[in-house]
Amino acid sequence: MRSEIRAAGQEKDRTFIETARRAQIMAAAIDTIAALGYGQASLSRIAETAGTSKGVILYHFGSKDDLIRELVSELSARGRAYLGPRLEAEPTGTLMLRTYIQANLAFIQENRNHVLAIVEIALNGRSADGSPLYDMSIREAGTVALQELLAHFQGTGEFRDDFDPLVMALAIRAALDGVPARLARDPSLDLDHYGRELAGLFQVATAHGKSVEET
Amino acid sequence: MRSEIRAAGQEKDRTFIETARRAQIMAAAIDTIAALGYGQASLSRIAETAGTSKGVILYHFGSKDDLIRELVSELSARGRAYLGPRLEAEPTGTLMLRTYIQANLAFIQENRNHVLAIVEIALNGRSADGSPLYDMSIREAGTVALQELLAHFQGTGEFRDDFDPLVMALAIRAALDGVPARLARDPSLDLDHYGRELAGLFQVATAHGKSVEET
Amino acid sequence: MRSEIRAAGQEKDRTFIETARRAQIMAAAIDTIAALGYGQASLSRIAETAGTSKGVILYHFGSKDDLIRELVSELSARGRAYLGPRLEAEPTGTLMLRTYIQANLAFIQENRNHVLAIVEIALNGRSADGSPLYDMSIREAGTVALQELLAHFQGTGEFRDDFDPLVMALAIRAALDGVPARLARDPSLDLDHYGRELAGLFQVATAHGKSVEET
Amino acid sequence: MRSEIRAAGQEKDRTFIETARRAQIMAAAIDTIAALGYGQASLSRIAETAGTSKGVILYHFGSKDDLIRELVSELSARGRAYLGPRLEAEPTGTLMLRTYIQANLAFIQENRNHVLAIVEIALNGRSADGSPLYDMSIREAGTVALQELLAHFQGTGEFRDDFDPLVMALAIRAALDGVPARLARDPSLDLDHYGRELAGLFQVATAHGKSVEET
DNA sequence: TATGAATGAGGGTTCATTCAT
DNA sequence: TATGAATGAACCCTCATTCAT
Repeated sequence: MRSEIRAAGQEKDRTFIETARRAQIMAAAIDTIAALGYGQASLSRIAETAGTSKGVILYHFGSKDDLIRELVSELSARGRAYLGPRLEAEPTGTLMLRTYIQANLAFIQENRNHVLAIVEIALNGRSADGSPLYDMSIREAGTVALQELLAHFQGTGEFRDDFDPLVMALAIRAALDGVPARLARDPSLDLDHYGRELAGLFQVATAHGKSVEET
Repeated sequence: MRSEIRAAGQEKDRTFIETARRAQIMAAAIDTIAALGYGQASLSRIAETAGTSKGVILYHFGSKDDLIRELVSELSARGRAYLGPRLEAEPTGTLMLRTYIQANLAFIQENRNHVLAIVEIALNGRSADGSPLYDMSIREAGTVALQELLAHFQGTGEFRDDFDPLVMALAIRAALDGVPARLARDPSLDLDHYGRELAGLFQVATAHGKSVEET
Repeated sequence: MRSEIRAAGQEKDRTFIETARRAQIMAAAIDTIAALGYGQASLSRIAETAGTSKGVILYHFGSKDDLIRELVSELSARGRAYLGPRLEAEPTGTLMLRTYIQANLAFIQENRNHVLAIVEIALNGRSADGSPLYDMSIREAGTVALQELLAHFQGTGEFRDDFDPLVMALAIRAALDGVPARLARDPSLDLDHYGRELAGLFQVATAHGKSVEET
Repeated sequence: MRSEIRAAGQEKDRTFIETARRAQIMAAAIDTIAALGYGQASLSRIAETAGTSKGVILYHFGSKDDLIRELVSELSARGRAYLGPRLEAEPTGTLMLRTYIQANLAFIQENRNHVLAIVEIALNGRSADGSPLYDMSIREAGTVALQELLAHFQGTGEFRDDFDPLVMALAIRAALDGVPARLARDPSLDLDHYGRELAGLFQVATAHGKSVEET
């Protein structure tokens, strides 16, 4: 059995066949969780989707919890890799905010099932002792980073300074985090349009203009 | 066995003692789900909280799924009863929007555990065949009503008309729906402040002023 | 489910039928462990012997470990109740020692399978975390009591005082503890004869007479 | 696959490296069984201790049962080689008995883990069909040899002839066989003292002197 | 000679539910 | 009206073993 915990980046030496199997199993897990929800995604069901048996999964991942944790860490790594460069490329706060929203949605669109699965895990996944399988601090960190971004451009004067950057950050994240579930219910949702509208909404909300009291 | 589904208002003929038992069990279910999450809230655990046995619960509610559905419909009825009058009392769109947001948060604050439980159910509760236990159309209806409210005041000219009322409605609902979970994680969250900020945010976002292109 | 831990003597209020079932299951467990050894005595195997299913056993005992612990505590209570009065009735140290040995063997003979099962448990039974299921302090207490008995009659001058009462106690206990296993291998073992011989052996070993140096 | 059972002395033709591997694995098995008990000593756990994989063990020993049997036969050969010469060197029955007891204890002390492991195996090791892995005839043979020794010196008149040599032999063996387990529980046990006392005990028990009736 | 991969039976346990009382 | 008893499926996981390389 393999799959010990290891520092990010330290790709353990894995056989070609093992890498393939792991990918196959992870894909099956993603699809199963996305389709049935975390609670219904038992090892047997995942194995069935993957066309193998529970034994194989446990051989490669050691335990169900480990498999789940792999899914989470893989996606969050992918997410950071996707978002970071795009954000840094933007010159102004307004553009960064717009990119933040639209890139998040693009990432969701490109990783629908995986994102949906992670949302399921975040909300339902608990190990036997009751501790969450999804490290909430990951999301927390994202919110804090966004909050700091907003605060920074309040400081530079680009954003109006009479809003609480934490509440604004929470509202933005909530609007984004609600998308995967909605997308699952309504696959025809036009994410491009949604993204443009959302970006516009928060651009207006953060930009200078008439203050709240004046409206 | 009793407890068939029935239209709201049609209080079935129930013994006083039965009504009491049902209330007691529902309260236990709410607390258990709020505390441990839906996945960990087994009938035994709920029975333990209620100080009874699984048998009693099943006698009164027929099945676990029915118990859960009762919780949902009870809270949504309470929610509508709470929100409706407060909304109708407001003269302008701007005030209605503010009241909508703040009344929602007030309701959450007054029904913390119940709301938290329903959120757990909405996100995790599925019956054996994988179908959701939470009737999404309830929430959908709420979103649509909000969307129509927004559209109405776009028509009257009170709101700017260059935003998509559906996306705005979704953003508002998302900001509200994310609160219970956050409140569970951080009980010291100041909902009054959050409500005022959020109301301000969406007031700015909906009000006339510089258009998106101009900012 | 019942069977919480409770202080000795506090016979929990049990239905007639539950008491019967518990007895039946415990008997099946004893026979299975005695026949196949602790390691092979799985819940299914015990259930098979009892003519029920694993579910029933777990319903009545909560867990396998609890069932095992019941077996142990029941027998050790029976053992104390058997031995105590017989020992107290004896006037001299020599007679007490003889009675100790022969009563132990009589108890073994009357509770063959149960004793054999407990020996298996004592040697093999460990819970999931590796901690022994058999509280060694029980046996330890027996050895210490025997040691003190020997020391007491060294003090009164009835026994020779040039032997270590601990080692003597260990030797006596070892000779007794080895019997169940041997009995299992050779059911025709004449325990009366064995008891008489053993009592004689340790009578000579403890009695005054030529000292070790003189022999 | 190699490692068929073979008569003692017939050292199969083995590569140097194979011999080393086998020794390494057997050492790991001994340590694991001694530390965790037979029931917890799975192949994986042994492999882990040895720093290899299950596959290697099975390659060298064919099956887990065969590995276990090797451990047993190796130690019993060592035991015989240790005890035999020491016994034959003694001129009288009394000295032989004393040496028998003390040499056994010395051997235990020098081979703690191995002896402990074999005791675990003897008591717990069963193959899948429930049959013991430890060939009881080995121990039986030892007991019989001791019994014959005692009977022999009853014949020569050196020992009193009014004890049953089988029971005496069983008592001696029991006192010795109980030591490893006790040693594991209480590593500070003084085996020298224990040996001297035990030898004295059985010297008195076997020597001429007052008969049982007279004491 | 060695090992990584897979297998399948069996382990103990939790669960919602049914049934007789 | 209530409950204790039982059921059986499903859960995750460990195990010794087999197989192909």
